[in-house]
Amino acid sequence: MPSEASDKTGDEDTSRDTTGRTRRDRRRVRAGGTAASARSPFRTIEPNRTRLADEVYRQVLDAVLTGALEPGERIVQDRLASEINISRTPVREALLHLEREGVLARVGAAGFTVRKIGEREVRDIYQAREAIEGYAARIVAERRSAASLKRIERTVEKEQSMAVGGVEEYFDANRRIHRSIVDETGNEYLLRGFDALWNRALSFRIFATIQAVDLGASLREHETLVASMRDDPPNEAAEAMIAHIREGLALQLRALTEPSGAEGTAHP
Amino acid sequence: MPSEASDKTGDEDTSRDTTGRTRRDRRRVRAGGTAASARSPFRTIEPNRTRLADEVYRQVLDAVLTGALEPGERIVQDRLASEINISRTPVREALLHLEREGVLARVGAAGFTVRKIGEREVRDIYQAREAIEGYAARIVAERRSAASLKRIERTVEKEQSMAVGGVEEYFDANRRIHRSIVDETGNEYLLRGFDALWNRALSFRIFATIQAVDLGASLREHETLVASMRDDPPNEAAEAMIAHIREGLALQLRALTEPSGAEGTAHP
DNA sequence: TTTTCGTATACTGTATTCAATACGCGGTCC
DNA sequence: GGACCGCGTATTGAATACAGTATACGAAAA
Repeated sequence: MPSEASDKTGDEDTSRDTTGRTRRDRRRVRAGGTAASARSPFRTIEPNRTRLADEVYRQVLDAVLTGALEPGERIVQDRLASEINISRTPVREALLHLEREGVLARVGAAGFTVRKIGEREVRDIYQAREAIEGYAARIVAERRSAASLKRIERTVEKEQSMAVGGVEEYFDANRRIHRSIVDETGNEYLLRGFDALWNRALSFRIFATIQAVDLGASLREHETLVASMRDDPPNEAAEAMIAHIREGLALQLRALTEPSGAEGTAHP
Repeated sequence: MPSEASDKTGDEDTSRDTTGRTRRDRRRVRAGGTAASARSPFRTIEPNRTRLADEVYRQVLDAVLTGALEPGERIVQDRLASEINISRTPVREALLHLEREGVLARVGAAGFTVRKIGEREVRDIYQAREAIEGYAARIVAERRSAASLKRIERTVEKEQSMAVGGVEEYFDANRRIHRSIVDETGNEYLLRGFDALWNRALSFRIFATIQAVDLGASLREHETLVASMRDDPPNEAAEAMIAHIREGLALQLRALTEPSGAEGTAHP
């Protein structure tokens, strides 16, 4: 059973969904009662209760992910607030949220900045990914649910076909594939950890630095992963996932230490 | 190298520390310059810049952990604010923070409540713990650093001697022992995940339900864990940790499903 | 007596205002 | 000409004020 939130960032959605569901349930009990279960000609109108702070959060995170905001760049609450024509309060809330997630850093009186990332942090993030995604692979392999494997397979296929574009598209596809595996565990906490890691990792847009990767080979590797989860003992599936992630790390580090492309760490 | 934050909750400290360090660095560059690196007879005075919101966060979390706030209990921003004699703004920020961490839940117009927890969530949390702490054990075992193992051993000893009190003391000791293992990986992200899980888990104070546990046996098991990390192959160390956590889960579930004691889920 | 409608109330979310603090810049003194 | 001091400015944190919405409660009608 995959989670309902299949968006790119996928974090804010879950919390919003929880709230919505709770409210809807209560209303149904109150208004519908026992009789009018499916007879009403009206559709329940979703309260358009979008918190401004969530919107800001999404916008800033997107900006960081796409690179519109580069690492080291300053973010001033007041300026941002007037730019999107709202008050500072929700802006402030969103920025604090992002700071807690490690995307931004508070720098004293100078406001916030997009956090830079070093080799040490890249290593740590990948290691944490090994822990979470490796165990996720093990869980899926233990269950050996045909439905789960089918869903993952479909995701791999779909993303495989869509990821013919640039490197960024490839990375989004990669993320969705890996996320689908964690998602199939049905464990909300693993998924939350996954999202936190990836949000943080991609905030330093490492796409551009990886040019030499053979996309086809990487995609075949995902198929191998799925096969391992289906056929091999759980331990081996976990190890396969870990090895797969380690290769990704090696790639990243190579791009990080020897900035071959013109766009390296990108903070001039 | 253990993290500097060895407090009970250990989460807020890191973020606060980050801010402090950044600011201190900048000041040193400005005031000290190149010459007065270690020559000054004065110590850098830590600006007592405690954000009110952090203080509230700590207080509320503590209240939840100790059980002063029971699951399901309502928390109203305005009331809490006037209770501790500050404005609603920092209170609000703290509550939102706690909501994002899964400790509280927003319930529409009725304010916040302490989130209840069900069997499903308990299982998920323990499973996520297996992922993180299992891999942490593996990492430590791979390194086989004498210093690391020594530090963990000392923690086990210390907590062992201090945990002669009630069940709550035992649980705090347990947490510190497990945290020290994750801490020894030196991986900030694993540690953050650990803290998030434990904050969430303990917010439903499960202490009271576990009465029949043999504290001595559990402590001996920790010693076994350390021995495994020192002597066994990394995989086995990880498996030992996972098995250890699973036993804890079984204990919890038994206490959860058959409320033997008078204090069961505790929301009358 | 029960159901339904209306209003009062109790919340939160957002805006606005106030206070404190750190940084930079220019003036001044040697 | 250079260093140091003081003040203005920029920026955040906290407080207060405002608006909107959902819940609860009571009154009226069937």
